[in-house]
Amino acid sequence: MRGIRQLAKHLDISIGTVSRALNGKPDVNDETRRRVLAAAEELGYVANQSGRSLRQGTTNVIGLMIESSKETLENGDNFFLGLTGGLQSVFARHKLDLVMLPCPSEEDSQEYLKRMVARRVVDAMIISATQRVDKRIDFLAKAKIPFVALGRSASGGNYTWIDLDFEGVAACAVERLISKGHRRIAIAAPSNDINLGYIFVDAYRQALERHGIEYDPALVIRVKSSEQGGYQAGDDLLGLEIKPTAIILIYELMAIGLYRRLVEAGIVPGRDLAVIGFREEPRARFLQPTLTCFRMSLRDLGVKLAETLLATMPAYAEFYPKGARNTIWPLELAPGESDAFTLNS
Amino acid sequence: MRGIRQLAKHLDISIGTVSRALNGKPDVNDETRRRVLAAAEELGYVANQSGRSLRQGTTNVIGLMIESSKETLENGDNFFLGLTGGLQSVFARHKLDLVMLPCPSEEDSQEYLKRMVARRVVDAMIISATQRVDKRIDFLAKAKIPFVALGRSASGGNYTWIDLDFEGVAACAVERLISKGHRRIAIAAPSNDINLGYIFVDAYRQALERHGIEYDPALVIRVKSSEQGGYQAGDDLLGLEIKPTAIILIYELMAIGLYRRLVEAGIVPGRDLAVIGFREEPRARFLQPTLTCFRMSLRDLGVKLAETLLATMPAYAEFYPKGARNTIWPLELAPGESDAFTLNS
DNA sequence: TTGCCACACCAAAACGTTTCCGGAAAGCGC
DNA sequence: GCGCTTTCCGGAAACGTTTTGGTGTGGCAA
Repeated sequence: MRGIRQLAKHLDISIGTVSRALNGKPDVNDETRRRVLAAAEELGYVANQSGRSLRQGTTNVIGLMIESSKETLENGDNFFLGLTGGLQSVFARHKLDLVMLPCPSEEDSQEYLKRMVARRVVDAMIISATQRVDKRIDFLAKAKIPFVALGRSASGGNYTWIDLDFEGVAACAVERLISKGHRRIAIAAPSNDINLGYIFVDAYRQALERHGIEYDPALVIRVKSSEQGGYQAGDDLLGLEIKPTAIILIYELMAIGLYRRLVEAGIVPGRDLAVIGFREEPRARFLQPTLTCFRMSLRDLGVKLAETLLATMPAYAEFYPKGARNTIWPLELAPGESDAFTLNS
Repeated sequence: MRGIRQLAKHLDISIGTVSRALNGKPDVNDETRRRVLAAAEELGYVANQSGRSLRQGTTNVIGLMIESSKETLENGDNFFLGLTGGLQSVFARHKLDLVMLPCPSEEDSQEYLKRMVARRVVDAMIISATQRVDKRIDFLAKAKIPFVALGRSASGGNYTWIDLDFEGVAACAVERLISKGHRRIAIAAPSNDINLGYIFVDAYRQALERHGIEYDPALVIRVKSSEQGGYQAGDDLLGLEIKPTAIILIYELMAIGLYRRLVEAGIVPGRDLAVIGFREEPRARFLQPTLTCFRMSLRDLGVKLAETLLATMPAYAEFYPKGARNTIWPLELAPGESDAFTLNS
């Protein structure tokens, strides 16, 4: 099938009418519409996206930008794939398609984004791994491209974002440990400039201070958010003069390396040191003792992301009443054995 | 910047000349070209992709189709992300962009593919997880869309594919085990219709028979390609009347579950049962004892995939001399402790 | 009858780009 | 000076679609 023109000729109808029939526009007789739809189905006609995009100035494609940093690659990450299910279930209702745009690790992420946007390959963007100061946000705002950020920047300013409830998680973890008698609680945070690290440590600090425990910077261990990072964290922890009795990990992946380092040192997690991880990671499920951690549904988060994004787009706003611009996404505590160690005795 | 027209007007040059200047076509004075490039840079002009695609009939986008099956999601998988690095490094040379197209698990993969292709959103496709009989291949061939399949179908027929060297891996694993005295070697293969399962088991069978060991179907354990599948495989293995002394796993992920089941049964991997895994998986790196397995560079595989694909596209064929249509990708043995168990004593 | 309106459709313009074709200007050999 | 080629550029068509404005038909009320 060569195009709408052929289809129109085949039906002996003008192309305008065919177009309106296919797109569910008014001003077309029911019988005519039926015929058009039937013929399109039969001949396997599907509208050429380029032509449509050119005319409408819209591509009907939403981009999910992915950082394929070395760290992400090493770790492997089902995070984005987990999101796609929820995203697509919402987008499908509006005949929108999702594409994942992996930013090459060699290319500057802002340059990449700029290229994708300037080429008009997507109508809107979802960005993630928000930096403390993230130039992508200014760029998208200035270019008037609808977007939602997964993760807030330091300013937290005037744009749409969804972020995980780091405050809640940190508070919950800290209080749980305190209730077991721990006073000297370490935290393993990421060493790069991603903002969630700062938020998490801040929340940890506040939770401590609420319970009258002095914040000790020495207990904040900055390492890579990876298995290796966890091992390194174990190393750093063992090097401390006064050893902590508990540790909170900002990425569960760290638990794998941490466990290994602990075992090497003859320390049994859960018995000699309480460990709490942050985000449930399939890869951490096998750990012995099982890791106490915080869970969430990636699919549900995807749905929320999609709905939030569409709410910012004029064409779809009617379906998604404008709620709050920013959402804090809750997580659920999943108790395990790794924080069984208690000092109350 | 509104379009090439504005740019042309600003330079007081015709749009045709501007277009030629930007695209590196001849028939443009060096000085003029310089001015155009400078102005484009200054005004931030980037060609609208829709207009270009419409005119050229080409999108300059390559799609990497991803199955986001429940299994993939549960497992988490950095496989595709690992591929993107290599793919993009090649595509970038030709100003091609890569998009990952995650097929919603609710949608039939062929329907999804058909939609993406009919819409002309990509010029070419990379498909993966090839089924034994894969309708996508016929469809793409008939639609004359350049594509390369990662994984061959049962027919192995008349299309371009790249596949891992299952024969080599299976033979190497079997021989390694035989040389340690094992005669009763089990294999854990996937239970779905993905073709690599069949290829792998066939190769395993042939390797056995080459060494005069009778093939016993009871030793082929079909389970899900996941951690749970590995646990199940352990279960099945323990239920066998005559226990095998070694097992080959088609996915390393299985090793996690298998180890757990073995430990539960008081069996120590590597001491009481030899275990060899197939594809190196970051998540399996922490296992104790370390897993003997086969490695490959995902990045290199991505490069090969990209080059193979471009070789099939007339517009790029000149850069990539037409080699063999099909490639068997080698893997490297990475010895670990899990197959230390030997019967030679 | 006349006027009005709703309905269903057609013709044409527009979206932004690339590419084909023709032609002006300049250079060159004779 | 003449014919030829080369160099460079402008004009216009074309890609496939949506959308706007216009048109003819028939029904209905005045």
